[in-house]
Formats: sequence, structure tokens, C-alpha cells
Amino acid sequence: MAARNYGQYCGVTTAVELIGERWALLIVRDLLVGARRYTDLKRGLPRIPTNILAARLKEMQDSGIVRRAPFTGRGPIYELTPYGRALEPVVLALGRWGFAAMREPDEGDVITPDSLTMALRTAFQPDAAARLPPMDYEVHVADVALRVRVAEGRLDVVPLAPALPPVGGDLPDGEPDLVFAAGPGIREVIAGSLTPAAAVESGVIRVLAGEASLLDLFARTFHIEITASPEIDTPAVPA
Amino acid sequence: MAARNYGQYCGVTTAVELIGERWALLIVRDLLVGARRYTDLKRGLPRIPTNILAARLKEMQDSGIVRRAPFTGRGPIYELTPYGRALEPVVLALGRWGFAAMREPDEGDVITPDSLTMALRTAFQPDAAARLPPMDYEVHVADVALRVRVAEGRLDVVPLAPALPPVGGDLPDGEPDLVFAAGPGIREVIAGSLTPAAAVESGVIRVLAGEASLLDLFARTFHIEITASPEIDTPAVPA
DNA sequence: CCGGATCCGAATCGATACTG
DNA sequence: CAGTATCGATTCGGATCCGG
Repeated sequence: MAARNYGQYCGVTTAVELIGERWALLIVRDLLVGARRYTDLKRGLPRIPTNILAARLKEMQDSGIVRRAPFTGRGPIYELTPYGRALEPVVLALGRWGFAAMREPDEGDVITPDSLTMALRTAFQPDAAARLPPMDYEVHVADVALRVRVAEGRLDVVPLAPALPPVGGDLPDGEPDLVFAAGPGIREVIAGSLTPAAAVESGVIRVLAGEASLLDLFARTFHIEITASPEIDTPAVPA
Repeated sequence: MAARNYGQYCGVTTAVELIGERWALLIVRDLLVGARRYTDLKRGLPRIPTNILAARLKEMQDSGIVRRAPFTGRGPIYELTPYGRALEPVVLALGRWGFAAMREPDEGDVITPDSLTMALRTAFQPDAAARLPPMDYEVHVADVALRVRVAEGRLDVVPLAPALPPVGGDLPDGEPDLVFAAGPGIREVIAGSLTPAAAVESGVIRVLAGEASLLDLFARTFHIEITASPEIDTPAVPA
């Protein structure tokens, strides 16, 4: 079955042979947040056919990217191997690049706790966070709610409510400094083309608890600079 | 045709929808080296079906990743848009990750000037290069020959012989400081698990002109640290 | 309910042939 | 040179089924 290779001796080619097939990198994206069971992955990727999920998990185990967690209780739990975790720079780079192409969501598009967690990681600015006071946010986007703790240049995200309790980090104690709900327009705040004040004004962000001025800290901590995007570029020469 | 999306509102998903199909990132890899004509791309990707190449180029033009170069002489020339060039971090991250999974080449695997150029870029260490004296290498791998100039933290690669003359940079004048030919084992030199001296000893590298000791500079300038790889990782728990 | 395996029509890919 | 056209081989998507 592995005859589906590109016939080149090259790192990029090797990489694309290992994780270039449909759904593979999205499974990795979710596993970068934490170990997951088959059903968790399925719920996080609602449109994946069940046979494809099974096939990808098997291929990635054969490739040394994914493994079944040792010390599993009842039923298998999938986690990334160290080599699988080394895909994090790839996924973050892809997320930043894709961010510039995002428009309004299509009808039926979903936001999942894992995808939003990774989105926050792609936008996270450790240097800025290290210079700012520690903060504890509660972020609501669509029907996903996350507890987002930023301290000393480190980012910790924990899902709230309808998700499974996280393996590693528990819920932080105490009340968050700021609770807010945001629509898709928050991407313009992340991009810096909309100030937090303007976002509140226009209803893109609703502050549910805490000082709205703290949104400035959020915007400095989570930022993606858009240096190029589709549409901006000059048109081609016709044939 | 665009109904082939993943149904998520997420940057990673958006990115994979744009450049996740077969061959797309390899076309981008080659275009990152320079603008190319249809036949150049085909020669650089010998196994790509011609209809797929045409389809990918069309899709990527619609997505604002590729365009036909303005001011074209005779026949179209494809180049990356600024947004397409913004894929460079993605391709470099993929190349570094894939590097750790490379083994001996399969029979029939080819090395192309563009793939080797990008491989050098993935391994390039600007900081180390900035601290070392400027160097001018001529590198032969398989039947590809490149002129590789490193100066002040910058890297310039120009193909020799059977490739088309580059658009931007011309051949540097004068003789290279070091000319050498390497086999696939050079990846262990890049990884740091084989010293240049041992590589010369074992025949992995043959010095054709210049001081063999200059290979140490090469190895410090082009390096990929392998922190994880398949096989190293602990085996999974059986079902 | 969890963790898949099986089956089948639809879409894509690969190889080759052909054309302006 | 720069692609289209065609067609068999794979893969994907959607649904169902099954053992624990």
C-alpha cells in the first residue's frame, strides 16, 4: 500500500508521505492538545468517516507518530509519540498561514475545544506574555468555553463544561480576571485590524465579567501578524 | 468541487483545504526556489501526472497562492504570490520534521536541484553562518550540482550545469573554496551523528577540491537537530 | 455506548494518449 | 511547450453492521 510515494529523496516529500493524507494533520492537531480516545477524536472531527479515522490511526502508529497510551484503563487511548509531538511547529505554521485566509464561517462549520485551543496556541506570543501581568481568561466562542491562563510566558488552556476533564492540568482555582464571548470577528482583533474597544462597540466581543480594558492584554498576548493574504495579491496575467 | 472541506472554522483546517491535496506542497516547494514554467515543474516532479499538475496550478491560482508572472516573455511562467511565499515556514518545518524520518533512498528515488536547494534551506543556520567566515561551496549529490554561497548569515544557492539559468542571482565569480560530492549518508553529517572527518574516511563525502577541513564549517552552517524520530519511540500497548 | 470493520457509490488520482 | 481528454485503479465518504 505504501507504493503511493512521490519518488524523491527529500525531507519535505518524506513528511508529506507520512502526514499528507486527508484528515491526518487534523487528528494530529487534536492529539497535540492531549491524548484522546477513538470517540473523542470522532466527536472532535464530526465529518470524518469512521473507517478513515481507523485507517489513519493505524498508519500513524505504523509510522511512529501515534501510539496507544501505556497504562490505559478501559479501552485504548491514543497519544502522540515524541516524534508525533515534533509536528507541533508544522501545525502551528499551518495554522498561522491558514488564519490569513479565513473569512466568515460557512454554514455548518463547527468550532471544537481542541481546534480553539490550538488556535490560541498559534496566536500566542510568549515574549509579550512574559512582559505582561499574569492573566486568567474565560473565553467563549460559539458553544466552546475555555479557561485560558497566561503566566510568565506560558499558556495553559483547559476546556470547560461539556468536554472531558483534562488529563494533565486541572482547573485553576479562583475566578477568572476576564470573561468574554466572541464571534468570528475576533479574528480581526487577533490580526490587529480591530481594536478591542471597537470590537466591544460593534458587538463582536461581549464582556461578561471583569474589566473590558483587560481585552487589550488579551490582544497583545494573542496576535497573528498578517503579512500577506489572498485577494491582496496582484492579479495574474490572463492566458 | 469545493465541497471537499472539513467543516471546521479553524486556521489549520483552512490551510489544509488550500494546500493539503496531493502534490500541492511539492509544487510550492519548487516555486519557493524561483518562478518556473510548466515543463520545469514537470521535470522537477517526474512522477506527477500532467493533468494533476495542471489542476493544482489552476486551484492554487484560484486560491491566490500561485499566479502567472507578469511581463512573461513567451509562454506562461508560474510564481508564488506573496501569500504563497508565506508558506515558506510551513515547508521548512515540514522538511525538518521529515528529515528525521529519512532512511536510505528507495530505488528510483530522485534528487532534483530544487529539492536539494530547499533541503539546504531547511538545514541552514543563519546564526552560525553569521559567526563564520563567508564560504563558497560547490556541492554534488547524485547528479545534482549546486553552487552554495554563504555570507553574513545569508544563503544563496545557484544550480550548475543541466538546470536553467536562475532568474535572480547569477553565478558567483571565482572558484569555490570547497568542492565535494556526497552520498545519502550526508544526512548523518547534517544531523551531527557523523563528523565530517569520519564521512570522508568512510567515503560518504569525497572532497574534489579545497581543504577537507572546511567541511567543518559546512556542517556547522547546515545542521538539523533531531530531537525525536520514529523507531526511537517506545512501542505501543498491544490491543 | 465504545471501538471499530464492512460494504458500496462517488470523487480523486495515475498513466497514457492526444491536441493547438 | 503547455496543457486536455480519457479511462482504469485507488481512495474517500456515508451508512450500516457487529462484538464486547
